[in-house]
Amino acid sequence: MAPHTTNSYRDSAGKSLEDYPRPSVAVDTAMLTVPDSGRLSVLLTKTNDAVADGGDQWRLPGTFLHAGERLAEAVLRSLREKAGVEGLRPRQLRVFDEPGRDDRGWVLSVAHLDAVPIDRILETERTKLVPVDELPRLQYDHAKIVATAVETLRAEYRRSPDPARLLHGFSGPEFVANKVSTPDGVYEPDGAFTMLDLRMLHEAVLGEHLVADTFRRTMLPYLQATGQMRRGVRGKPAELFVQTPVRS
Amino acid sequence: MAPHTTNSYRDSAGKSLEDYPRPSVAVDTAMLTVPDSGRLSVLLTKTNDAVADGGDQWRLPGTFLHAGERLAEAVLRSLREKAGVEGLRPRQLRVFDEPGRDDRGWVLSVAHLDAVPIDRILETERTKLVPVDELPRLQYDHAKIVATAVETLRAEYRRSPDPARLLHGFSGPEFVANKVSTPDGVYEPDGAFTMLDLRMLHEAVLGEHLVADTFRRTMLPYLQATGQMRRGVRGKPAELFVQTPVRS
DNA sequence: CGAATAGTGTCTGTGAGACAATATTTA
DNA sequence: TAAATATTGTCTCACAGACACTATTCG
Repeated sequence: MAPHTTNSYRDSAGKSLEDYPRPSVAVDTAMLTVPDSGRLSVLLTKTNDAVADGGDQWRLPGTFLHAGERLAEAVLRSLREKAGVEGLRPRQLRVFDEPGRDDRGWVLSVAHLDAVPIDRILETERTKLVPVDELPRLQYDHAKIVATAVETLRAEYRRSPDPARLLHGFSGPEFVANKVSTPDGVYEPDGAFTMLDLRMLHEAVLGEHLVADTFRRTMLPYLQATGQMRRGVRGKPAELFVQTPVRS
Repeated sequence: MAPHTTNSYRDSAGKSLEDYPRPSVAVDTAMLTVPDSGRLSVLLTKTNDAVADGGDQWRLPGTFLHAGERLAEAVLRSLREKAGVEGLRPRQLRVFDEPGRDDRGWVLSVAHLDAVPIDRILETERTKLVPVDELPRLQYDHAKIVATAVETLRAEYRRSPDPARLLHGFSGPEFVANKVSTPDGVYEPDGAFTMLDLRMLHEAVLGEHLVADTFRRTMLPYLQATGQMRRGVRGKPAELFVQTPVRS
C-alpha cells in the first residue's frame, strides 16, 4: 500500500497530491436491528451540542476516516467507540456531498448501513434504539440516511430469508428463543427457526402484515429443513429450518 | 451549542479538521451510450502512462474533486475537459477505497454513471467508445466500475422506457432519425419514437433479444401515443409515441 | 400483387393471494 | 375434549411468453 506521506508522485505542475485542498471524509452508519418490540429500529447517539428546546440532540454514530483505513473499518470502529456495538458487515449507501452540510468545514460523509441481531446491541447512557418510523430530529442529513438504509434492508429481505442474520437473538412476543432444551432433553440446532419466527421478523423489517401461507411457500425454496420440531408450545409443532448455506 | 464557523472549529484536543490527514477524493465516470453499432458502449480516455506491451493504456474519465465542488459537478467537469462531452445527470455508484488502489497516494474514488445519446459524444484523439463486453485492460479498478454501471443502467431500463433519453439521436441500422419530414411535409413530434426504435434500444442496452409483442404490451402503459405515424418506410406505418411526462 | 412490417387474439404456464380443510399438539 | 397452531389443497387472478392471424403500407 501507499501511505499518503511517503510517495514521490508529482503532477505536471510539479505538485504532489497534498498540495491541493482535500476534504475530510466521514462515515455515518444507520445500525438497524429488530428489538423485542418487533419494530425495526435504528441506533442513535447523543451529541454534545445543546439544542434550542433544551432536549438532547441525536445523530447516527460516525467518525472521520483515518489514513490507510478502509471505510468499512472506520464504520466498525465508530460503532465500537461511539456505541459499544460490534458491527457486522457494513454496506455503503451513498456519499453526501452538499457543500455546507457540516458546519465544521468541508466534510463528505459516506453513509453506511449495518444490521445486527438485537443481542449484540447494548443501550448505554449515550445511545438509544428508536423505531425507524418515530425518529426524533436528527443532526445533518441523517434522517435521509436512515430512510435510505431502511429501503435497502427491506429490499434485501424481499429477496432472501435472513441476509443480516437478524433471527439470531431475536425474541419477539411470540418468539421462543433458540437453545431451549425440549421436553425430551434435545437442543434445537444452532440458528434454527420456525416459519413463524421468520415471518414475524419479516413483518418487523418490512413494517407490514404478511399472509402466512403465501409467505411459507415463498420462503421454502430458500430454506433447509432440519427434520426437528419446535416443542413445548401450544398447537401443532412447527418444523425448524436453517438458511441454505449458499446465501449470506 | 455549536457556533463554529468553518475556520474556527476546534475539537476536544484543540485541533481543527485540517490538522488530521485527509484523502484525495476523485470521481471516475462510466459514460454509457448506444452508438450506431447498436451495442452498449463506454467512453474511455487514453492515459499518459506507457504500458509494457507498447500499446495504449486506457481508463475512465475522472478528476479530483475541487474545494466547494459537488461530486456531480466534478463529474461533468471531467467529462467536459477529458472527453469533450457534455454529461447529463451523473449518478453515484459507490466509493472505491482499497488502500493502494492508486499508486499516487491516498485516493478515494467515487464511481459514477452517466448516460447520454450518441449525438452528444464526440470521439477525439484521446478518447474512444468501446462496447462494454469488449473492454481492453483498464487502469485501477475501472473495469469493476463499468460492470457496476452497466448493471445499474440495465436495472433502470427494465423499469422504465427510456430513463436516460438515449433515444434522442439514436440511429441504429433500423432506426429512422427523428425530425425527418414525412411525405406530406409534416414533421414528427420532437422526441417521438416507434415501438421498434424503443425495442432496439432496449436490446442494445440489455444485450439480449426481446420478443416484439410482449415488449409492446409491457411498454404501452408507460407511453403516450401521439396519434401520428412514422411514414416513408416499408410496411405498415408504426405509431409514434412519447414518454409519459411523469418519469424522467 | 407480393413483401415487409405493425399490431391483435388467444392459449398456456407460472406464481401470488386468498380461503378453507386437515393434522398434531398442549391445556 | 377443546383450543391453538402448523401445514396443505385448491381456486382465482394477473401476467409473461409464444404463436398465429389480421392490417396496412411500399416497391
